[in-house]
Amino acid sequence: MPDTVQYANFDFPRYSQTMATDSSGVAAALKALMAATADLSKAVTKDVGADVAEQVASALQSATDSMQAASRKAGRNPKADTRAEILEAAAALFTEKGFDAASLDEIAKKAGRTKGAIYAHFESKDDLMMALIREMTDPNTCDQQTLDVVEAYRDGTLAEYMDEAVCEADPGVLLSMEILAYALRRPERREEVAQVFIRHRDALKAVIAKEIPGAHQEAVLAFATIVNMGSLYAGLSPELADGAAIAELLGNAVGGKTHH
Amino acid sequence: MPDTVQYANFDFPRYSQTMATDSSGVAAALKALMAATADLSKAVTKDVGADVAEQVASALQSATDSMQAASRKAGRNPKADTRAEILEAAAALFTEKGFDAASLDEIAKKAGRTKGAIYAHFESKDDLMMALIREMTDPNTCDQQTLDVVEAYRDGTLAEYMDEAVCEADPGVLLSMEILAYALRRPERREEVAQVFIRHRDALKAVIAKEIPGAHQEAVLAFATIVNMGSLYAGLSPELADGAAIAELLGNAVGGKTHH
DNA sequence: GTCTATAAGAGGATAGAC
DNA sequence: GTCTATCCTCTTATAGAC
Repeated sequence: MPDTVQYANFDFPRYSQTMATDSSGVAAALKALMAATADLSKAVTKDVGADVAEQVASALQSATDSMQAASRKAGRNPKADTRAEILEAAAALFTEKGFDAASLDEIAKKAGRTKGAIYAHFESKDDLMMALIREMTDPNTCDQQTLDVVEAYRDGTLAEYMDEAVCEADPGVLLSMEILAYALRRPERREEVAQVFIRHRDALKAVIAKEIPGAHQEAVLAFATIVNMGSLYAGLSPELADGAAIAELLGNAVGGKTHH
Repeated sequence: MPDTVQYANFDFPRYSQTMATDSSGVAAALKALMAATADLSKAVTKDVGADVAEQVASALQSATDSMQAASRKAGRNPKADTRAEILEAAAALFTEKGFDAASLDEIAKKAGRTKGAIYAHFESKDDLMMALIREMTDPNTCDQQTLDVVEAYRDGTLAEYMDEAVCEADPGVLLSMEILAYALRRPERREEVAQVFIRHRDALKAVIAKEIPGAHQEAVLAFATIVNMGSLYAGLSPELADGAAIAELLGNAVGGKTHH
């Protein structure tokens, strides 16, 4: 398959493939159109007069603008990729260095962007943090982790699981602590952050009810407190908390039937 | 009692009372001597020739210097008061805003000093933090808190105690979390900080063994994790953890005889 | 939407007077 | 030992080109 296509007198790069396989739909098509515009401009400038080039460029720009408007109307978010990558980088750096010590330059760099891109998507550093907290719902991050813990408990392999998971301090737990501290120090944020924590708590509660029949009334709280704090202590020193100790403690606190 | 004393032709402010009642001994005397020197200098300048004043000042300066040397030789720390006040202010601000967000200017101001005073006692901000961690042993702060918790548990009043203690997020717990995060993010500090935590853990363990006969093997870990994390959750929202929930959970985890 | 450049200010640390 | 003044770097945020 040729990677260009003839149109009028110009060779057009073929973007249709990119468009077809790209998952973000309109946004990706928009991006492709803008790239095509740039390439076309170059070709025009080389082969014809500047006045013609200007007309063509202007027409394509209009097309781009209306596409953008249509995209927004359709409720799509053409910045989804960049936004997601920034959030991911922010999560990593807030975990690694803490909210205050992580700079926006570092975050942008890790996301393969610059600070300007961050401010195109978020109003401020605090807004970035709050967006991160709100979208913590992603089952690929925190939630999957806690599911694993519940399963390990049910299967009687929690001790091994913890020893393996927290040889280095569990990143998810550290981020969760960072968020907790962030909210506790900003009374005006507490309510909103609390709702996110409550939502997570209730999801975990449902899993426990399903996976651990006969679990104690406060089993959720036991998981949240013992596993989280235990991970941090274990990260500081195995002498302070090891997998066996955490598993034994959790066993007393949670009760219910396990499979070992 | 007059507040000045005649010596030669000058009126000397009477510092002996200050010296006698001041608890830091040599250091206070030294301070008083320096103040006296300053006052004497003024008087001298006013009443006699500048050359005489210079001689007197020089002599007193020598006296001050040798006193200072003697003080150091005796193993005294003349900066004890300032140092303690700086540490106290640092603890408060590290709790309130976090290590990174708390500035040395703020800390100095809260301690009634300036940044220069901090650098006279600590090499860097990190050195200040480490000193704070090492000297966390003070029974008036963290330790007293955990003792109270154990007693409340033993007396069956933990639920009420927690509800009262964590209406605002427990400052001691937040500081402890800040220190934990600080150490986890600085691998080279982990070992030393871990030793401090272990020391505290063992002290608490002894108290539990004494106060709660028949407590479970991992009772210490239960107190450390459930009460600490529970306090933070409770500080975020009572819906997330309240005194009754924490007390009930701790009861299952710890076991042993209580008095209610 | 993203980049570069820059403004504006804060923070840790040091120097020197007293 | 403490203070004042200063240095230098880093940081958040904005402006303007593309």
